Amino acid sequence: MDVKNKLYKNQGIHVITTLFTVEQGITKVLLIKRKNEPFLGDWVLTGGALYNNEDLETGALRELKEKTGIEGIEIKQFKAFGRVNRSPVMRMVAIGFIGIIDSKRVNILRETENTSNADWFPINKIPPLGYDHEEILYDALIELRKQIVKSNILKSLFPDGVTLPELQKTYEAILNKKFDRRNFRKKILNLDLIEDTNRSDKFEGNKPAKVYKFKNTIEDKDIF
Amino acid sequence: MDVKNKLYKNQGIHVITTLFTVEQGITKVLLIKRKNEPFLGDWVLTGGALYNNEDLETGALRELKEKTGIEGIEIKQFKAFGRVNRSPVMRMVAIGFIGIIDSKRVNILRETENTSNADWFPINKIPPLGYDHEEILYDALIELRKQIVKSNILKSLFPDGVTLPELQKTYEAILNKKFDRRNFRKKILNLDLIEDTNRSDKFEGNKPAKVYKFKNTIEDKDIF
DNA sequence: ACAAAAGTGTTGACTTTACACCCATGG
DNA sequence: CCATGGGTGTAAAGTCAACACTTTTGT
Repeated sequence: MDVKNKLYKNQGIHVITTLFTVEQGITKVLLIKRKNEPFLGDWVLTGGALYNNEDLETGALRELKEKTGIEGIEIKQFKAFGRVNRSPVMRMVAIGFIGIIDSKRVNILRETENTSNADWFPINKIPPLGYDHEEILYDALIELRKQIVKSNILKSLFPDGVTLPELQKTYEAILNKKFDRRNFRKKILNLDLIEDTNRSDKFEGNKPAKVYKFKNTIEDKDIF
Repeated sequence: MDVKNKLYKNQGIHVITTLFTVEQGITKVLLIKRKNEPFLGDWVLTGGALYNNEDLETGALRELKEKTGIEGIEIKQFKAFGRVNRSPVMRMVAIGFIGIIDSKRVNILRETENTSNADWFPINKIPPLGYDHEEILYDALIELRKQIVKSNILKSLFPDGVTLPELQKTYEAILNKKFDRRNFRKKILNLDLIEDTNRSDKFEGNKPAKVYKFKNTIEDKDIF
């Protein structure tokens, strides 16, 4: 391999995280406003250049912390984005991650060295985004929808447990679909993603609801 | 973005394809033997450096053609591999693709500018591989298993159609599992991946079997 | 006692599994 | 006419969808 070969010189790697939350039945995404060129003044997903001394996930988490202050969360790699001209500066390939957290549990930095703003946007009110981030966001949402029925990705949204009515609202928000209460319970318990605790808690009515929590590990289902 | 910043200078992108075939009930993978450093003399998956003027998939297909002579096939991106030291030359992130073809329909080049050999290896008889290709191969096989029950990825293994007994043997080879003939038929037809043709063909016995073909597009199932 | 939401069970339709016999063709 | 594998049906178990009433608590 010839490091100076023009055919593949000056390449770089982006690590981009699409971070979701759900607030009162609305699915939202964290966006930041760029303070530098390229795409100065545009909203984008959090992310940036991968450093040489860090793994992909480490880099994505560092970028998230640097540009929003958020740390200590879990993310999952889902796809690479590599269109030739996706970055105007040089050839960049983006590795996409998704995550979901409770926005009330974090304090996001409104301004950092590289950002002039940061906020949660409902997924049906997304402003035009820089780079190819609209495409990344679209694919990230599809991936989130797949993950919530086969992984414990929602654990990070409900670290202290969740009641079934609350969880149903969350599924409805993410999948954009309503469920029958009785059938939802049967279905979700059958998926083996959550387990009972001894606690109860109030969600909306006066009657307390049982609290469940996401399991730490989910076993794979049989493929066929 | 400062193109000369040491933190993220000298990065590159690999595009790596794990190409499968199934021969007489045995799942195999195409490997090539390296003729250059690093990993001179080692077996690896096909792939190499992405060029600046090509998209990810284009690059993976070009590498495949250059190093094995195989062209005109379909591949699917599935995961990125980015451990810090996965390449000894410089920081490289690999974008992994999978594909599956009928090995009888292609003539693989035994030697090229960069390879001193190429061959199909049964997945339980894989030699030690260079780079992190053992990890990529492992993940690729898992992805293949997921894909065959929800996509038409096997279309490229059977471009002219396939009989159900033949298809059953293929599923059994890939999933490493036996099925009841009658139940296999019901299950596979329910998946809506294949459709009837008017033809029949002989597979193993004397009685001709109906020929099915994979649909060109598969519609997504409801998530929940 | 009333309001608000939590919790629960049944029926019919469909899907899945286990299992055994007849059919078409070549030799 | 026999050998080889291809093709099919059924019954029992389990899963899924639709649907309405009772329970707990706060006020």
